This record gives sequence, C-alpha cells and structure tokens, in this order.
Amino acid sequence: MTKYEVEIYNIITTSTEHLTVEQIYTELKGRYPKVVMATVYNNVNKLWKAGMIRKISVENMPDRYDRTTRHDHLVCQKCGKLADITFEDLTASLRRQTGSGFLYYDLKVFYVCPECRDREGKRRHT
Amino acid sequence: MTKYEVEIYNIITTSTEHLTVEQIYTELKGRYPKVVMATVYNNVNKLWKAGMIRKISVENMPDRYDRTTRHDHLVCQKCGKLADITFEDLTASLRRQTGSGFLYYDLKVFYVCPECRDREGKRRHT
DNA sequence: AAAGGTTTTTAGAATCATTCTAATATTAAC
DNA sequence: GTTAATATTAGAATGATTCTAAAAACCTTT
Repeated sequence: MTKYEVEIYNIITTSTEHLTVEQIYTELKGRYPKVVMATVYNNVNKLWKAGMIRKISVENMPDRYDRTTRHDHLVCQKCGKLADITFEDLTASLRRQTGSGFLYYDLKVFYVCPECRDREGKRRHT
Repeated sequence: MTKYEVEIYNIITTSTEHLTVEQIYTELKGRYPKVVMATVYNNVNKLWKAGMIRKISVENMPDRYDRTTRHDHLVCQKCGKLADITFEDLTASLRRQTGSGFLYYDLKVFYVCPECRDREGKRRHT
C-alpha cells in the first residue's frame, strides 16, 4: 500500500462524515500540498475495487465514500446529507430470494433530516 | 401535460427495460426527428419531481427511469443491467425506525446476472 | 548505490452526463 | 388575434470523472 492509499483510507474510515473526492482532496492537500485530484480518484477506486471502502451514489450528487462496517443510510431529500442507520440485516433473506449470484445489497432511506425539518417548519408555520 | 411529457411517460412506463435518457431520446427521435436531448432531460426531471416516474442511480452509470409500482432492483455487478424483484415491503418497519421525516426507501441488490455468470463460467471452468 | 523494471503520481486534456442560457416556437387565456 | 405563459431548441457551460503521456518514486538485483 502506498503512502496516499493509506492516508486516503484513513481519512475515509476515521471521518464521521461521508466524504466526497473533493473533500478528501482538500483534507489531503493540507498535509501534502502537491497532491492532485487524479491521485485521489486513482486511490479511492483502487480501495473500492479491493473492497476496503464503500462508495455511495445518490442521484444528482458526487459519489461519497465510507467505511465498510455493515450499516445502511439515511439520505436527506432536501440537503443530501447522509446519516448512518443500522436496520436489520437482510442478507440471508435476500440471498435466499436472489440465488447464488448474490453479492451484497444497498439500502437507502430517503427522509427529511432534523435540520431541514426545522428550517421548513420555521418558514411554514412559525 | 405536453405532448413530449406524455410520450416520454409512456415510453418509460411501458418499457420492459430500465431506460436511460439516451435510450428514451433515441426511441422518441424515431417518431419526432426534431426532438433534442434537453427536452428529454427537461421532461424526465419534470415527471420525476411530480413523482410520476422513478429515477435509478447506480454508481458509474447514467441514471435510468422506471415506473413507480412498488418493487426493488437487482443490479448486475458485471454488466450493470437492472432487473426487478419484489422483496417484502419494508416501509412500515423503516418508518418506525426513521421517524416522521421518512419519505421512501430504495433497495438495490447487487449480484451477477445469469448471462454474466454463464459467460464467466465458460471462461473459467469449461 | 547504480541500473533496470514496475508502479504511482502528476498535469492537463478529454469525456460523459447533465444543466444552463437565450432565442424561438407553441400553447393557453383573454 | 394579441398577450402572456410555458415548452422546446441549439449550443455553450459545468461538474464529475477518466484518460494519456511523461515524470517521479519505489523496488530488486547487482
């Protein structure tokens, strides 16, 4: 594993947020001013293909990266922010229904996050 | 509803496949040679915002559109093709866990589709 | 520690999907 | 049938991501 691979892996897996390539790049740039975007792309793809990190795609936003510990995601419909939830593990049940081709699943719950609710509420009612 | 809106809605909801904007455009172009891409984009977005069609985002591929009847998706990890499955409805359970902000959920099951399995199998074993 | 070979990084161009802008066309309302 | 509103067109612009070719860093083997 190369220096950047390790650094990027650490940034992703220790973050409490769900980071975009842009954010990882900014973070990394602080410590290694000569790093470029392509390096971040190369390395997140490498890590992703190796199954070491998770990629989260949501329509109309850049991909974000996450640790691989089993959990699901809440996606705010208003602001796009992600939050973790752990819903019951559906693996066994889905494997049964899907057959031997089964690899993994991805469950996203769309909602309005508390912050956006408050903001909405203020505008509409108060 | 405008002419194109209706046509695009019909193309999406009567298709057995999960169509990209590109494919919808090609289909539509056959009947209306002067239609442009932007019109397809405008209209799928309009239909999507109105909740009349579903948008399916998978990492590294263009968005695809689908009818809104309740069902989940199988995504082939090799070729990206989508197939429908109907797994048990998790709405009630997720709403309970998520709270009043809940809107809807999206369940994608990644697998290797039968065609890709066969292709793989041939290369590896036979 | 120099030479050779592989892998990584860099810089910047290229690509792809999608959105935007401004002008034109179509539709609906009066 | 004129006005106002909305939709469509054409093409430029944007944003995210990939690609390409050259330079740099990293191993190995001497």
